[in-house]
Amino acid sequence: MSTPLHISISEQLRHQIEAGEYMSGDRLPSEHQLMETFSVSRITARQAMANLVSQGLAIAYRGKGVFVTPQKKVTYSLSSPLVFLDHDMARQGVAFTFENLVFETTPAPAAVATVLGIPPKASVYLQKKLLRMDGAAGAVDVSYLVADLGERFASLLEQQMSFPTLAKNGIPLDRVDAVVECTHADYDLSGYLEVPLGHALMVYRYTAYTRDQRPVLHGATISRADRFCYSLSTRAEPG
Amino acid sequence: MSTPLHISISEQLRHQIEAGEYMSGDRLPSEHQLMETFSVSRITARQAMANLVSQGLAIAYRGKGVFVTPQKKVTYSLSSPLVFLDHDMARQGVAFTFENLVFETTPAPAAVATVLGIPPKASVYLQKKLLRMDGAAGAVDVSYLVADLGERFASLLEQQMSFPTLAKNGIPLDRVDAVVECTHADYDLSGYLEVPLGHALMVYRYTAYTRDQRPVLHGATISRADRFCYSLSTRAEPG
DNA sequence: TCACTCAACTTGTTATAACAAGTTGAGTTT
DNA sequence: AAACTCAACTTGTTATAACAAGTTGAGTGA
Repeated sequence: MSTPLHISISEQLRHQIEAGEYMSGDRLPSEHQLMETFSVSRITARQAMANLVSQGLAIAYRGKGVFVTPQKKVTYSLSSPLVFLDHDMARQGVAFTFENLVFETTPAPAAVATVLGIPPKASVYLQKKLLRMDGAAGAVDVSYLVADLGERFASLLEQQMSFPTLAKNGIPLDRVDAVVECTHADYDLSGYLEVPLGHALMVYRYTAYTRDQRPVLHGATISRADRFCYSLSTRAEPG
Repeated sequence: MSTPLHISISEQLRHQIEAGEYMSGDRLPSEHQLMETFSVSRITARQAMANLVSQGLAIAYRGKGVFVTPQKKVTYSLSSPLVFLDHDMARQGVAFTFENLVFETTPAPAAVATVLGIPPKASVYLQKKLLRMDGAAGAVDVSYLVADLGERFASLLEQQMSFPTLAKNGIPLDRVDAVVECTHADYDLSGYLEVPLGHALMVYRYTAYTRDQRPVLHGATISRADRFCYSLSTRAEPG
């Protein structure tokens, strides 16, 4: 065998997980049990478990054990017409709440100023939110809002999501340009989102325009890849 | 300090990478150098490097060293009207090729049969492709095509991408329903896509419909998150 | 000059060892 | 019955050690 021992072990466990021998939330064998079962050292047993964790199949809790990751995903629809995140969650029976981490004015970073079409270092509202789905941390949202709208809706924005707040208060959004990408959790994000270092995260970067094509809101929603996905429908041009 | 040594070290290196002290493609200090610089054991130095790898910031090559990951992303537009992947790549100056791994008829798995609206285990064409961007592995595509179209265009499909092949040969696609999600590379995929185990991958699951609303093609494109992202534009409903 | 060998590097795998720190439940004490 | 203690588990951190395997360049030999 040229394949390393820790890979053999983690692959065997992976197959057992995928075959349903270990169900979602079940506890996997402890390091000690693996050491005896496969006659390997603790280093090898640990590495096998680390392989499962890095594949997102399991999560380890100190003092408790390693458990199969529950894979319940919530879908956010990006299709037109524009659907709001909290509405979409409610439609799927998920209790959606958010916690305000930061809400303050700040000089716009260069990239943000460019996108929003304002002078560099002009004042903008910076908001950071922790989004919870059924109480569990699901995503972090960081957004920049142009100063006039931020001031006008400050009190509302601390309690409601940005898109609906604007839409319901006379600032209907016409278009949202977005990029969906994927990244790994760094040390800070792994703390906020309660995931292991390196866990896959989805990033939804958006710029919202009002009907006069003015960019007013620019930000990113960074969500746990094991709890979030995006759906959309693309049509060919008529003809 | 309650933060572990390996985290301190990897965080310091991360900041140096983000500050530009190590540029894209640069070699990071070797394990031996880290051991001396920080007066730690090899285990700790290795774990620090593993942290960087799991965050997608670096990639290790046996015998050579650990190098800062190049972050060049290609954007695939999901906006309507429907744009084809190979066209989109060409527009961004990326040489797009693909390698046929599998092209065969097979009984449709239950989930595929349901989506395609055919009887369970009815024969379908299964195609697996390795997509290359500028020669480097970028994505794996696994798709199921209804039998009649698969038979009709077999020779073409081995050389061209599915969407354009159908569109250019009298089978225009009307709509593509899709879900974008994110996952971790398992052992097999990490081999195909030349990424470390657990590396973030984007998954684009699609179902394509012809103008008579018949589902004909169902599959998934699994791409390297460090080389791929999706863009789209969402409009509010008119009114 | 060219080709080969090989030492000196690199990361990968695996073992043994010790202690730290979080969890849990049995058992004791109040 | 309630609260406390603590042993026995769990994973996390860190050190030392040895060998395997891939890369590279200096130096040797033809």
